[in-house]
Amino acid sequence: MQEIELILPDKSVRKIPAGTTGQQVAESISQSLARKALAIKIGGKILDLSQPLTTGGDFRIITPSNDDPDALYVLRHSCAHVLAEAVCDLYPGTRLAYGPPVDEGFYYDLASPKPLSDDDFPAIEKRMAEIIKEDRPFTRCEVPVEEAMRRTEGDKYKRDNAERAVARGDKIISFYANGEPGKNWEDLCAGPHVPSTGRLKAFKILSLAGAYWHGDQNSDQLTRIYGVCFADKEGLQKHLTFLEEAKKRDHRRLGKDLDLFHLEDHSPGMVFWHPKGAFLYNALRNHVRKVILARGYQEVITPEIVDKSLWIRSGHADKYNENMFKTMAGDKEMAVKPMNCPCHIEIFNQGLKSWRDLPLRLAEFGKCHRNELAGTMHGLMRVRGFVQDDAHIFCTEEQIAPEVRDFCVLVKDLYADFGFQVAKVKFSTRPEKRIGSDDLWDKAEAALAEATKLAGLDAELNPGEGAFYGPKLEFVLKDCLGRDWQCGTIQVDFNLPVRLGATYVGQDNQKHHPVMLHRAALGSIERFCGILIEEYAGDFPLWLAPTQVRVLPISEKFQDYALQVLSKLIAAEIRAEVDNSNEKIGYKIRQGEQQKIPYLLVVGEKETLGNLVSVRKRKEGDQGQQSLDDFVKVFKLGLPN
RNA sequence: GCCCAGGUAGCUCAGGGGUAGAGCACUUCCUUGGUAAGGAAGAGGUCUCGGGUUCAAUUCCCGAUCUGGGCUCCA
Repeated sequence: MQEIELILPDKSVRKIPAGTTGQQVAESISQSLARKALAIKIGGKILDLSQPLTTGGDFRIITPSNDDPDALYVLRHSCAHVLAEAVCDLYPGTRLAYGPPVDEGFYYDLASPKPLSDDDFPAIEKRMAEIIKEDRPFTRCEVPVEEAMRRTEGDKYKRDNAERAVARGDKIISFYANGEPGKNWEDLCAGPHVPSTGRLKAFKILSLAGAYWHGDQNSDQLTRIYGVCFADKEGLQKHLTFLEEAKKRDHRRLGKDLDLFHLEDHSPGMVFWHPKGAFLYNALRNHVRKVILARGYQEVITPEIVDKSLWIRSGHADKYNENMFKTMAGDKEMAVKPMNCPCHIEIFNQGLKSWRDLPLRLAEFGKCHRNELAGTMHGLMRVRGFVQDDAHIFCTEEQIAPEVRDFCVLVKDLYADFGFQVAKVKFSTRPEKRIGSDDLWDKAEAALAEATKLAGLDAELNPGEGAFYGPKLEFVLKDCLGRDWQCGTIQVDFNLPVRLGATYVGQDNQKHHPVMLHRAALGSIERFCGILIEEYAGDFPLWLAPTQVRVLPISEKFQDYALQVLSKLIAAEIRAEVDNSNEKIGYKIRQGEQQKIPYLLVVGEKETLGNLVSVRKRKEGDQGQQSLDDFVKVFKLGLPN
């Protein structure tokens, strides 16, 4: 009999006859391991315990663990099947589409005859618990293509899934039954699964959403049920607690609590910044301004409302029309700019440019408006009116790579100033809806790829997601729930300079079109503020805190002294205020802490007599009494250089 | 734009076909205090908007709008 070699996690090698199942291997190691085992992983592929092993390789037995992504993967996938059976039981006529595990849990896309709502969750969870209690085996059943076609006859989604499997070249199609095939509920599915429903120890249905069949908005709208599943109750509870905690960091929550900004019905997707939020907003702008001016950028300011003819020439009227706000000036059609690039080209086009002028870096904190679809807005993260820390670098082809590299360094440095690391970099290539010839796109993509390499970045390929005028690099940051948001970006564009007639005189005394690099480091100030608020949970570093110091008089008798302290702090360029409410000191401390103010200075009789302040530093507590001058010195040490 | 759920006091939310509720916040008074909520009183609402059903609608129905979770789209 043919033998295969399993390399166990401790690197020891175990020889077994081909056809042995994972379950048998587990039993041969130890009974307790066999009882715990959920699945096995061989050669990087997860298999059911009951599947016969046919090839050797790195081998391990997957047991329940909240720290093992493979364990969670099989548990969640299996839990999705239990969910699907429960829904099919409760709402006969339900048709199923996909039910995969995802990073934080699982979902199932389905079409039920009755619209589902959150009110249905208890019933669904109850039915799931019953199925789990019955501890039915997940039974794999492999059938030839013809049989799979017969079984999925008339089932639009499953038939389509089966056909896709065949198109991929699958000769055998697998089904999984929650119990006995032909008797219990079953689903077309590649697996793998845990041995039985009873192995699911901790799950919860979280939410309901709509999703398009195959992500195509012209296709069927399905109902997506999201759930989570963990190895045990503690894991589930920890996750639910995490979600609760995330809510407290939510920038929309903190925007209200810390009085930073608000959004209102009159202007959906456009932000009303309150004084403290406006401070933060300007702090970001000022910091970026300082950094880019030191790196060879020049700042410009351009109009927000521009005649339609420019947008026709730039291609926006054709490719970006539905996203533009339109307005009239008399009988002239105008549009509110959705991007700054055409305006910057207009500046470039003033006067003759020589090759000696390149690279020319024009920067603008440019306010853009985009009429985004109603359902896409999200707090500060996705708005209709926003300011980009934008710039356009006009350069030669040879200058692309060094300019991209310099920009990548700038992004890295700038994010580090805010205490962030670049989470992810994506390389997005030509979209379907685009301008320019394929030759130019080939050139642009190759140039960006080379520059990415030069910058030493590990970029993930994101095909078809580029801008309509060029490929781009995207710098992605995460919000409190781990959702991705594109912040910085740089895009190589051979198209717009040609369309808008930008030229420079080369060393050969001929006119040439420059290459244009579109780039934004923070992306939009709005979105970056949102990320910043969540990252710090409103507990901003000293240099970004809208209020840095609050002075708390013990009683109204010491208000005059508090005001003296205030004016000295303001003179020292410290952002300070006085709490002169008629409350006890305990209450004022509480308020100051809740507003996350870095320093609270308590002043009462003792301080008044000694010309002192009692310092309380956020998160570190009481720092004792100090002279005001000493406090200012310590305070200044807390600011970045 | 699509699916589901919401919109009640400044905030967080309860309620329900017949004069609108709580806690916090706010104002005034008492209190003048020493490091995370002192006490009392008061004020505050066209129950998102528009239609419909009804003797009567904040409540039920329809539509609009905004918000939330997703999908699609994007900085």
